[in-house]
Amino acid sequence: MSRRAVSANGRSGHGSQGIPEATIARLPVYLRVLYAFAEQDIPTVSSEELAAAAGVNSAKLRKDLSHLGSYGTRGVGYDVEYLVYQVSRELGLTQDWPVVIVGAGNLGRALANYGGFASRGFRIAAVLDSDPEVVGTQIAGHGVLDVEQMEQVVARHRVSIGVIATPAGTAQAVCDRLVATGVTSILNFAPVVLNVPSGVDVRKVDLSIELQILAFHAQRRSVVRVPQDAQAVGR
Amino acid sequence: MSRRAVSANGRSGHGSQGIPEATIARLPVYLRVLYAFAEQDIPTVSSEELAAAAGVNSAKLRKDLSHLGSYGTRGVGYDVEYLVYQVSRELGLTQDWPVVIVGAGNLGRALANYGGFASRGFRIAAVLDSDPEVVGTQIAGHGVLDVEQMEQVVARHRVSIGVIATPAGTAQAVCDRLVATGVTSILNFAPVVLNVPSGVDVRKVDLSIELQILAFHAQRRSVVRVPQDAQAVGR
DNA sequence: ACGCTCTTGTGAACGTTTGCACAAAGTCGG
DNA sequence: CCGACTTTGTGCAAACGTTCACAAGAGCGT
Ligand SMILES: NC(=O)c1ccc[n+]([C@@H]2O[C@H](COP(=O)([O-])OP(=O)(O)OC[C@H]3O[C@@H](n4cnc5c(N)ncnc54)[C@H](O)[C@@H]3O)[C@@H](O)[C@H]2O)c1
Ligand SMILES: NC(=O)c1ccc[n+]([C@@H]2O[C@H](COP(=O)([O-])OP(=O)(O)OC[C@H]3O[C@@H](n4cnc5c(N)ncnc54)[C@H](O)[C@@H]3O)[C@@H](O)[C@H]2O)c1
Repeated sequence: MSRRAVSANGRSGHGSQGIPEATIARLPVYLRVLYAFAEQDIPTVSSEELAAAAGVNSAKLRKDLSHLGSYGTRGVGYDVEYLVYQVSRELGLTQDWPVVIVGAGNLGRALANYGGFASRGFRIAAVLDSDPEVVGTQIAGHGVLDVEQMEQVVARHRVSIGVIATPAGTAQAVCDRLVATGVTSILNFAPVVLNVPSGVDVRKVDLSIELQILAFHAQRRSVVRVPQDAQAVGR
Repeated sequence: MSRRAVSANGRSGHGSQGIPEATIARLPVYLRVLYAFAEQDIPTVSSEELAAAAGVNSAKLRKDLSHLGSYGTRGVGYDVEYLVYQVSRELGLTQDWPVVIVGAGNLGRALANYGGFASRGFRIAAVLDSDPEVVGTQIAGHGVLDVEQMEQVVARHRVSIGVIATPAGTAQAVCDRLVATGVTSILNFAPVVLNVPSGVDVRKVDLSIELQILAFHAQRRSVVRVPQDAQAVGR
């Protein structure tokens, strides 16, 4: 991404333009940890404490937060409540994001039942399926609608985020249809590489890939043969 | 990406050492695409074709594969079957990986029912839960065992991979116990940062984080794209 | 055998991310 | 108001990752 543009920013206004992708991916973790501190009525945290709770290096955390602006107080730390607000705002969580889930199988049902889903501004607008046996059943307080109603649901609720939890074989078709109806952010659980036009954002969650990565490291460990716990390289 | 607590620089003479983490994360994708080619009885693929199917740049793909060795033929491409074998071997998929799933709730059941699970060398050794109501029920051909039997199950099946699908509150305790029984690879679905000793590899899958990243980009798009509406971005 | 075509494998340039180290900026007790 | 102390914010260098671009190698037709 091109940062480095003339920083003719009208002062501290770090626009949401130049935040590194790696930082974005960590902000939700910080946010979660911040909520935990807030629940314990802790008013301020240092970068060291926050970083420890989030499992990252404190310099990295400070640099990450510095991209949002200068919200800390030297000698003191960060105000938890204020930082929660700033991070939320940066991530776009101060608004409501209606989500449509396509595929009400094992995974789709688990997702719909997932409490943490609705907790942070994400609201299930509808759960869709194509199976007549499934359509009409009740899941987590939502009646499963026919996938044929996708266009209406997306339009009526102004859905911009779609979750694909259908079998791999139909995922691309579902994706195309979501895109055609105006959905521009897609979270894909099916084990396929989705093809989308530019301007559409796809993220994938893939259990199988994660397991394979774990297997690689597990194998390496066993092959390399650690005689005793000599290699203390831990991050 | 989650932490990798194993050797930051484990190259000490062994040939195929030092494969970049980013490459490892892509190998499973290549493998999946390769299987798709194999099923169509396509004997060879060029890096260009493979890369397109995997959704990456072809130079990147070639460099990734070059880390495993020189398995292509100039002017021709890669032999699909041979490459499947080489990638599988590199990932450690030529052996069987018994997996224990802890937590037989909505998500745990979906995972246990997931077909693609067993398909690539991963075998569910047991599904564990602590709820007496759940223990004893049948899920995907597995009787749910009491979590108290973790030690026996792990020992008997030589489990080295554990999947945590319990509520966030108990995830750390479950993790500690898994580690104590000798599990060194953990896939965590609970929305918490797990603390593990070095030598243990943790990866996390976090729906909520993925949604928040999507929300960030969606917000950016909508802010950037609407010229007439309020530009309340830079305060 | 030769030249043509195709495609790999990789050196080098470029971009991104990380972590250190420290000045700057704040708090606090006296 | 000062000096001791704490902690942020960031310049910088190194590590890591991506992409370009092309020489070298392989197959094929003649
Ligand atoms: N279950 C898991 O833990 C898990 C893990 C990783 C990945 N996945 C992937 O997630 C996807 C769903 O898994 P699952 O276990 O829920 O499968 P499932 O078969 O239980 O459910 C799939 C559902 O999608 C519906 N469907 C099929 N085609 C459709 C279409 N065109 N439009 C709308 N709905 C349609 C089916 O009727 C069914 O209800 C699969 O691609 C699977 O590989 C699942
Ligand atoms: N369901 C989803 O789609 C989803 C998505 C993302 C993350 N998650 C996370 O995955 C986890 C599980 O979600 P879920 O929807 O399946 O929850 P759930 O409440 O349906 O299931 C949790 C299960 O864990 C069992 N359990 C609790 N403590 C245990 C212990 N100490 N040992 C063994 N088992 C124990 C419970 O008895 C229950 O059966 C949660 O942390 C959730 O935040 C779920």
